[in-house]
Amino acid sequence: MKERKLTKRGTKRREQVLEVAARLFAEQSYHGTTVGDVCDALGVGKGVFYWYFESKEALFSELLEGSLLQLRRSQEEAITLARDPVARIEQGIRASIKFFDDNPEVLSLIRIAGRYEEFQTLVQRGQHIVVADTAGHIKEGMAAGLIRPGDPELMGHGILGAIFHFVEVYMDSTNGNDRPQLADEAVTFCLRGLLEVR
Amino acid sequence: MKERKLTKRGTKRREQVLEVAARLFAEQSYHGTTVGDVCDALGVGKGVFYWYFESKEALFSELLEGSLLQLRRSQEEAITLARDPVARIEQGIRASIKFFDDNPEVLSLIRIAGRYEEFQTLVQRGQHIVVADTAGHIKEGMAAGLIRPGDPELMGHGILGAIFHFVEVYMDSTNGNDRPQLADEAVTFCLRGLLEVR
Amino acid sequence: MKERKLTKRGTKRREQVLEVAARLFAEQSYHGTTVGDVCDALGVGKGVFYWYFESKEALFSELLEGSLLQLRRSQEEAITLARDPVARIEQGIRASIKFFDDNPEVLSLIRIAGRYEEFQTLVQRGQHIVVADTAGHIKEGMAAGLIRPGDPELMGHGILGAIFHFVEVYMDSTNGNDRPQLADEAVTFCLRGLLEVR
Amino acid sequence: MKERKLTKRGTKRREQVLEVAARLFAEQSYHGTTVGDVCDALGVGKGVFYWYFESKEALFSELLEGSLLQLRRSQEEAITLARDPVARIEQGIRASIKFFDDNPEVLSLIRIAGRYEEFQTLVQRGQHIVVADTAGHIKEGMAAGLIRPGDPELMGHGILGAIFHFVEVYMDSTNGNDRPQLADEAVTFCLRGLLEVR
DNA sequence: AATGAATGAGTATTCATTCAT
DNA sequence: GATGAATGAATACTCATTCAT
Repeated sequence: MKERKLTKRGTKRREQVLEVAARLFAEQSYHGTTVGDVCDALGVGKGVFYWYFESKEALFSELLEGSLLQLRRSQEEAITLARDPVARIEQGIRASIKFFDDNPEVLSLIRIAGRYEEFQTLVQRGQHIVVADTAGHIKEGMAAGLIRPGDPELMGHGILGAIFHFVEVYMDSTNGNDRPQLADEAVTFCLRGLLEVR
Repeated sequence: MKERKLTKRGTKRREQVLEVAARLFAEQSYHGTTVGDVCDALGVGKGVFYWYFESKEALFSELLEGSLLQLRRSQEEAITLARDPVARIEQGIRASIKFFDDNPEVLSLIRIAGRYEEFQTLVQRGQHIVVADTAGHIKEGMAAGLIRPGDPELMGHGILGAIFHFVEVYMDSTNGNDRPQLADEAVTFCLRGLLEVR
Repeated sequence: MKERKLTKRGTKRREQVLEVAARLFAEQSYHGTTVGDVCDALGVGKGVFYWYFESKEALFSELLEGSLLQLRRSQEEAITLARDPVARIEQGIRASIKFFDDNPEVLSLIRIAGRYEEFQTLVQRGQHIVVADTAGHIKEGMAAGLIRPGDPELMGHGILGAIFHFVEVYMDSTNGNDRPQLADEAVTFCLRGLLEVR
Repeated sequence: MKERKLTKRGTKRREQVLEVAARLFAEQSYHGTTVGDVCDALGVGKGVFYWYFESKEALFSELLEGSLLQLRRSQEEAITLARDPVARIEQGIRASIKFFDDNPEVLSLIRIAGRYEEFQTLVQRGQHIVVADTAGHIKEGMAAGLIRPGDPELMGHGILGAIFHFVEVYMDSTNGNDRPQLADEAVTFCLRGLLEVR
């Protein structure tokens, strides 16, 4: 597809498509959402879709990349405030949970992407970045004697997995008002595990 | 579907179909695997599939339910040996990791199922059972002063999420020889978190 | 198919198949009834069907021909008693209605057959015989000055059509106790039409 | 199905599909005509069919309902001219025969529909309306002393059945030039029956 | 920019029939 | 005689994508 130069109106349209598509993908999964669904929801013909996007896959990729980027940004922002590596990890966890709470469709998008080979690379790359980040903090923490020895990468994955699962459960079951408690629990679980202080 | 009386040959065929389908689903996802693929892989006509299974969906469900049952069983087995609730949690974690290591396609199956509305109930039910189980041990641990106070359900989910993520990463990247280390790390992460002993 | 020499047991089986098939065809139409349905209803394997019948089509044809033959016979029987041609027509009508009342599935069979090219010849042949028969009586009646002039064939078809429709309506709506009235009405309609005696 | 806004071209296509389908159904029955047949006959892809119709069944229903409506209209038109109830019945009969003569595929459609459970309701409803109409005229005729006493509904069914049968026989066997005679015979049969004036 | 129309390969599923045991 | 297993062509329907206007 040739790069289109979009008018102001065109840019708006493009964003409408992204928005609607994100919602539908989150509600009905990737294969469950047809290009027709997206166009119908917008009340436009199918030509519109292919005017702005090369393919359904390209649209989804763009959506996913954008979401991951946003997530990453909100984590970075939260971290800058804390100097202590453990505090940075904590703030990262809290920021992630808040982000998923504010942008619930992103969670769906990531979950969906994880299932389709076409998008796994994208997700894995995103995960990798987050884990590497976290692992960095963990290493610092180890060096400072704050964090027990272990494989920092694996620990990073543990955090990521726990958060995802926490958030998923929490999004399904609650109506948004016990968010702080969830974040506290997540932080405690990741930092201190299950055991009573010894 | 009419319950079929299967001969020895029939029982064998049925199992072949299950086996091949499990492999293909794991390799190519649910929608990515066609009934035709399964039959071709077995070198039989399409009728064979529908002789033994009511539908593609029914086959997948059966596969999934069987897998979850097996997983559950291996956990239960492992647990009976340990009397202390914390030990039971540890053994459960180790058993799960070993199970996914021995039956890698089960992980794929579960992941796939999580994406399709048709199967989510099944997965959620399975998860629920595991989490409830774990939460029980956690409660006992709390009562015994071994485990810090908190919401046992949430903690259970944290464990499940961490394990899944560990396993997934580990299955993709390693070739099976650092399994023990992974289990150790998982156990430590879940029980003691990241922090240095305080 | 080679002509089979059937044992006593075999003959019985064959008749069971015919019987069950007739019922199912009447209930679910021709295409709506599968060979599998027939076998399942009998609790036998599919081989049985093809042991006794060359094909589904052949079975249906046999069923239909048998039914038409029976119908014809019951008409002939009824007629022998009446000498007057008008009385013969009347008895024929009454016999037909009684026959369909006693063998409701035959009506279905005929209706079904009428829709499928494969069987239309058979039905038409059957109809033709009945109409020709009736037309014969009508001609005699005309010669005797009992019946108004007209095309005997067309009149015969009128009778047949009216009866079929009467019976069909009657089979659907009533529970079998106003049969005599129906026959009376049919006879009157066919013989005297709608008009008041002039 | 989403209501489609059709352009002039689209409206035309839609009608082409209806037309071709009507012809093929009449020639090959419902199950005997595949969606592919219809599309091939038009020289278009299968998508076209599903662009304009929700399903094969929906198309057939639309065809049938339209046909029955037309039939009904032509009957009503014919009737308005005649004031005497017997004349109204006569005109109704003549109009029906003319209609089937002008639109032979309608007869096929009705016959076909009668065989498939999916469409029986539609046909029965149509029949019911016609019979009720006729029964109304019959009742008036009885009140006026023009028609002999009897069950008006049954008489109505007799007329309908006779006409259908007349028409069916006539469509198969003749080449269209003895139409008037057929109508005369039908009218006479229904009004005066077979017997000589007494 | 946008629309409705058209494409056509692909999917799950059915079923009459045949076959090995 | 009878069974369960196997075949495979056929069917309705879907949907990402392209095209004419």
